Parts: sequence; structure tokens; C-alpha cells
Amino acid sequence: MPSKPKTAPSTPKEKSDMLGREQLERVSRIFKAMSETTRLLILRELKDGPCSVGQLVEKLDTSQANVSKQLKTLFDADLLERKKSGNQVIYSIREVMVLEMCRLVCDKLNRDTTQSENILYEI
Amino acid sequence: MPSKPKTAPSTPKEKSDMLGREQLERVSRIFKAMSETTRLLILRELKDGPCSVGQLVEKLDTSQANVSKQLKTLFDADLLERKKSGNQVIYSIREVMVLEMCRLVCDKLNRDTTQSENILYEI
DNA sequence: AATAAATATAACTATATGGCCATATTGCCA
DNA sequence: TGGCAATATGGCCATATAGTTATATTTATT
Repeated sequence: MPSKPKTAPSTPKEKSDMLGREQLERVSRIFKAMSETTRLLILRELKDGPCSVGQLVEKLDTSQANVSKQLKTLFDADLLERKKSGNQVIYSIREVMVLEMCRLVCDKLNRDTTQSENILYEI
Repeated sequence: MPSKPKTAPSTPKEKSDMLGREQLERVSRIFKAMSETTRLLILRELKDGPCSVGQLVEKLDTSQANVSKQLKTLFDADLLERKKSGNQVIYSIREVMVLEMCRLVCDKLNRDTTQSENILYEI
């Protein structure tokens, strides 16, 4: 009988392990990608349509290197699409989910905001 | 004439400043709160109903101090409700939004997952 | 090929934070 | 009041990462 290796029972399949570490981290990576202000600003610009890195740099008041880095974070989280166009690289939003998430959060903050504050949350 | 201090024109209201720093950080804080695996595990437990700190510690395989700390992060992001019950403190999910966000992310990951992988993302 | 423009990467600093241990606080009960 | 149980907090360390400067890489143009 081919002994199915009894080695380590590894993860005893507790409830808190129903999603493996790796899967859990994939969820976490998406939230993390959307959790920094610079990246949120990038997403806001991309909401209006595809953008080259240079265009984003113009609008975002931070260095080109930083924009490139943050774009990579978003891209690695699978939230952006990238295509080369001659000299430049054009980024765009791949997942509508991104906008839906922003919508959920902004709606919540708008609910919590008194009218006298006169703030409209919108990414 | 009481000179309204001409100090700094402060923020020149560029497009990338339509949401003030403070508001943008409020959005960011919510995503950040949901971007760590331990806190996601806490949310998953709370999804089934309110829980005391001690109950969470039992289920979560980390220290009581850490659970308390992560609960504070979630609470400060306004995602949890807290009520004292005698000796203990009971936490529960305040914002349905939290579950909707998890749903969006999990749906996306499930779409990206081939059936052969046999994984079901679900927080 | 040489130069210039657009983007990416590397090295670094400063800061933030997850997790641990020890301790403080709070509330209950004898 | 003293003691116990549940929770919160402070100090610490190790790691992660946003942002910067400098440089490498890629592509177009002459």
C-alpha cells in the first residue's frame, strides 16, 4: 500500500485556516494596494481614463520614480492594466471592482458626514 | 478692520486636492484597516456574530495583546462596535460595508481562479 | 551611432506598524 | 479590601514601505 506520507499533519484545518495563508494574503494585498493616499490619487486620475506615467507625474505632485513605484504596486495587485505606446507606458484600471470599493467607502464616509461640513467624498 | 490673516493661500485647490489630505486619509485608513491578515481573520470571526476579546484570542492563534491592538485599529477606523458586558468587551461589525468589500475582493479572486485550483475565496 | 525623452530600478533614509512581553487598568466577587 | 479575570497599554524589536536621488533601461529621432 503506497504509504501516503503521514509526515506533518501540517495545518490542522482549523476554522481560521479555511483560507490558506497564501490566499488570505492575496486578499490582503488588494486592500493594501488601495490603502495609501498617493495610490488613491493615481486611481482617481485613472478613473477618468488611461494615463501615461508622465501625465500622472504632472498631476500628482510627487517624483516620477515614486509614481512608477506606486504604479507597480497597483499593477502587481492586479488592479491595473499596462500597455506600451511608443515611448510611453499607458496605465488603466483593470478591475471595475476598484471603483466599486471606492464607492462603498466614500458612501460610508458621506453618510457619517454632517451637511454642515460640506464635504463630498468621491474618488 | 480685523485683518483676516492673509497667511498662506494654503492649498491652491488643484484637482488632485479636491479631497483634502485629511479626507483622503480617512479613506485610506479604512482600506488600511482591512489590509492585514490578522484583522481579516478577526472580521471573518465577527461576521458570524459579536465576540468577546477572549473568544477571538481562542480562535485566532495570536496573543491577547495583539488581538486587542488589532481590534483597536478596526475600531478606530470606525468599522467595529464595542460594548462592555460585565467583565468583558464585546466587539461586532458596525459597517455592512465591511462585508460588501470582502465580497467584492473575494468575487474578483474567485473569477481569477481556475476551477482546478479548487479554492473558494470567502471571508 | 549619438542624443534625448520616458520609464523603471537600485540604494538609501525615515517612518510606521505587527507582534511579543510585561504591566496597567477595569470590573467582579469573596 | 483583597484577589482574580478580562482587557488595554507601553516599551521593545524586526520588518515593511513611502519617498528621495541617482542611475539604468528602453524607444524614438536625427
